[in-house]
Amino acid sequence: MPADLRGLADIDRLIHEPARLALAAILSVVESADFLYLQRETGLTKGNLSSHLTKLEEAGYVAIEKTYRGRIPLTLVRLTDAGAAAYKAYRARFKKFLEKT
Amino acid sequence: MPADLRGLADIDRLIHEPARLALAAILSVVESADFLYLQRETGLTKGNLSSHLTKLEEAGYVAIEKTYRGRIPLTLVRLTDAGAAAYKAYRARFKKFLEKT
DNA sequence: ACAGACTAGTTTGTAATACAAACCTATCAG
DNA sequence: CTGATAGGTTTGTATTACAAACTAGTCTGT
Repeated sequence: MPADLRGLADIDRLIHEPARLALAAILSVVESADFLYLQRETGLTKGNLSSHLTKLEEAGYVAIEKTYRGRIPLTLVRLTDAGAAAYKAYRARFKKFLEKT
Repeated sequence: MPADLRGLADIDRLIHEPARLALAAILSVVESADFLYLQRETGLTKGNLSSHLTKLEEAGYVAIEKTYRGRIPLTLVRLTDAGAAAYKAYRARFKKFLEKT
């Protein structure tokens, strides 16, 4: 009966993970961000940030562009349309849960 | 700077897990519930419900009382004060995140 | 009374995580 | 040319969440 609870079961786990939720939240407002900026904002280690980004990329939620700033590598990340939609859906779902319970 | 994002990192994972979040939500409004009721409401299998409840019990978030209804066993679950507080804190934290972003 | 099905759970097995630590590869400073 | 630093990736490990198998007891039909 409580569809709001049942709905929790199939929530998007990729976004539900706190580290990636933080990433999505940042990326949803900045158009594009580089690796180190994301690291500073989230407090993640490079290793974990890398693997979370890879996971988001594999899901098609972010696009990763490897380029250079002068001669040093620069990794730019931006949310794809699919990623933005998933993030929005996640928020809506969770918001509903918080309201209804 | 975004304390709301940084705060996500140390959110209570025990409650964050969707299955257990659903359990907490139910238990926060019913005083006490039996095993099968919880299973129906959450849609979890018995096995998974059992292990999630054990985890919540080990954390001190729920109290589990094994009794009988007639001759057949009946497991009653209720939220402890600590569990209720943790659930409340989780909600507050998440609500803040949703508002701020 | 006893074979089989059902109730109410727990234990076990397994695949997917998330995090940390080690490891690259290149650039820059002394 | 030696060491430190930047910018990441790969590897290792311990924890998980779920599903499937198992247990223990009760009920039903014959």
